[in-house]
Amino acid sequence: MEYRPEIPGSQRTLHPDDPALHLVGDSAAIEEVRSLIRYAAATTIPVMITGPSGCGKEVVAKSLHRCSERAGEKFVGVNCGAIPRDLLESELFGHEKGSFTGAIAQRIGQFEDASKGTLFLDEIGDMPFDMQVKLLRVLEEKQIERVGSTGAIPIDTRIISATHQNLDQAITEKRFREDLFYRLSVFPIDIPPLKERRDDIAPLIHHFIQQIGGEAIYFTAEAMEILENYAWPGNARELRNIIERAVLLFPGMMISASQVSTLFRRRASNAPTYQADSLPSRFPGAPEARPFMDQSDRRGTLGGGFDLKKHLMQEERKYLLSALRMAEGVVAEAAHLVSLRRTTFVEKMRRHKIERKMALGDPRSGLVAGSIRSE
Amino acid sequence: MEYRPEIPGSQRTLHPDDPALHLVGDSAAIEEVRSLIRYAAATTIPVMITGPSGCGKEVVAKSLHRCSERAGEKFVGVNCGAIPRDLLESELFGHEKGSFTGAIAQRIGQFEDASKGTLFLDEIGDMPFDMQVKLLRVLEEKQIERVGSTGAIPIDTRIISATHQNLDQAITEKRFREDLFYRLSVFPIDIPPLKERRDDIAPLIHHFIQQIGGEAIYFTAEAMEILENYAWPGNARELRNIIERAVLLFPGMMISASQVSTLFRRRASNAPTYQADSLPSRFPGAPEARPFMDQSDRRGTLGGGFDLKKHLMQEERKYLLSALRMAEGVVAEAAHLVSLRRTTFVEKMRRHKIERKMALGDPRSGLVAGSIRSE
DNA sequence: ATTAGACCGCCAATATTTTGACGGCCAATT
DNA sequence: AATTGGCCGTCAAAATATTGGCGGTCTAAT
Repeated sequence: MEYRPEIPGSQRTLHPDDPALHLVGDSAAIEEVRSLIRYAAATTIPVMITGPSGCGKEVVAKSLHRCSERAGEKFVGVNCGAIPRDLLESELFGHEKGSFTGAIAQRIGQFEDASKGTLFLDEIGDMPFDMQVKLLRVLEEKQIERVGSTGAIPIDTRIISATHQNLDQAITEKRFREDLFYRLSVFPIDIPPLKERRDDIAPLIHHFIQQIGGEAIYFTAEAMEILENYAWPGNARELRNIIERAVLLFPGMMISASQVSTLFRRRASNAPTYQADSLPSRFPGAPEARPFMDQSDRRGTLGGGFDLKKHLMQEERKYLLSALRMAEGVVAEAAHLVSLRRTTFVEKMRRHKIERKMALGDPRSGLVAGSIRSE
Repeated sequence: MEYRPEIPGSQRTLHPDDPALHLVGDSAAIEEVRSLIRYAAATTIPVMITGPSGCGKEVVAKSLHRCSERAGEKFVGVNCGAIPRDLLESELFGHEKGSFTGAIAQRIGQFEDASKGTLFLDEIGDMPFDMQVKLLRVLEEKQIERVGSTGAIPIDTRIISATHQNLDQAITEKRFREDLFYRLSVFPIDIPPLKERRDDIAPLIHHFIQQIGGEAIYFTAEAMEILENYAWPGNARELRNIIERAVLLFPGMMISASQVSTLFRRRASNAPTYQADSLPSRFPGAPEARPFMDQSDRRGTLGGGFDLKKHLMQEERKYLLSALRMAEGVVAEAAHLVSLRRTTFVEKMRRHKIERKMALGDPRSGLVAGSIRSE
């Protein structure tokens, strides 16, 4: 059994250690994105990534970068929407010392910084109209001028841009230059919103749990169902937030459906969850009626939908049943298995309405775990 | 955001709906097997699958069949080791009516049955030596003769064989014909034992849980660790058995490390787990000493390693902490969240040595789950 | 500075759970 | 047929948990 054949031509060509594969998810959409990334990575044509907020456009951009020949070079990201309009030019192209108030020293722009590498222009749709012109010229001339400088510097930067806006519309509304659009969007990659690729949700959750670290968390089937069917208006970013929250709140725990819903609910910061009935505690009518209990103690099942006592009961029940099954119906042994005294076990059985026969599923069932005979 | 580009040449060539991909696992070994399957599936050369018992040789064979052009045709499996020696010939080649005692009617052999399709000869290493000769002739002549018949029937059957034996050794010991071996093993596929591809264990577990159906089960990280580090002498088959057992014993539950170990332990069918000390209950020395309690009640932590009470306490503790964190340290609200009265909650906190401040991890933490602003 | 509301901890009364001990049943042995 | 060993179910007493109330602290508004 030691001969491992060498089959010619069956080399590992299908799964090179391809960074595009590091994208999380198996949905058709993600597979498509992977294909597109592989394709685009072999070139240096400008790529535009579109998709709603938080769906991971930057992740895709980075993946593309790492798939490309420039993987060893820098990947520089600029959020065109986040940078104040008057700083953007200097941010992108740099400036010479003293070129404007506050320009204390010379500064290298991101274009230059990313030379030989990849420049990621995020939220390109938010770029001011006049900057669009300058950007276009840079792209066409393949060289930049620092602000306040006269000399041009040739650049060799791969451009990936991204936006969550509908640029078609922006163009119609004259907020975005059509010529720039065509320059940037030679190779478009669209990422559908998370809700259109439900298959990715489970893998993403798994990924985020790993990534966040700390004690792992688990979701029941129903909990997963909720997560998979939520609309995720904030896409992967929102999902990550929820998972972060879950890891924080329920470390090492199995998270149930009802708990998932509390993950979505924001704690009503001050005003407690009380129903609108707490006011007339000393109201004329029926003054002594209610026994005036501590207002903070309010009973009833009106909890966060979660009932600890009930949960513990269920948990106990499950274990009693399991133990009984393991012991094949022998109460004394079942009790022993869960470190209870027999009588206690019996009591609990009565309370839970568990009968011995409930454990005796199939007396046959030749489940002999350890004994493996030759095939 | 509606433009989904059509990129020429980026067609889905990488992931055809390839049945080889249905093999479970991502280990290098399984990937290798997948490659070999794809390669072999394009041909009709004889494939021999080797690997230890229970590692899924038949699964691989079926996958290969379904990858091949014969996917639409029959896949017939014969366990050469399981069929009594004198029936094997008739089983494989069929017989004519009355050709031997008991041959009441004519019977089509598996070779014929699998014509145009694939014949899977499992445990070929156990085939009687004289049958090996007959098999070899059939393979060379590409035609069979039913037992008791004179006419030959041409066949077009793809042969996949498998064995867990070391055929090299069998050949040395003259138990297996070398010429037949070379005939069958033109394209060998070896499947390493499960313990050498730990990476596959988790996917396999997942797969089996799905396949078995019923309420899902979950494993804690430590439980998974045990499962992943067990030696699995029975390979995938044993793993499946254990998972079946687990699904039966712990439906819908999170399975802990200690419970996993009980999965491996076989219930000592009759002789109960007791220590060897139950006999001298009325022994001369110290006759009244021990309070003579119900023998079946034996206390102490000597359970199956699992302590239900402790477990429930831990469970409670986890939820108390979670609730307190959710309520950002406000006990009354935390109590409310788990449907307990505040005072009860406080009591429990005291018992569990939980303090309010333990919940106040970081008062900052702008975890605003729902609010997703534009990127 | 006072007041009101939201919370907290502690306590005695009440409710539930766990324990130990018994007596009975059943099947295998003597 | 009687005995033994292994189990089962029930009961009263002891151990624990939960409840309702109260008095007090702290903060924010009056």
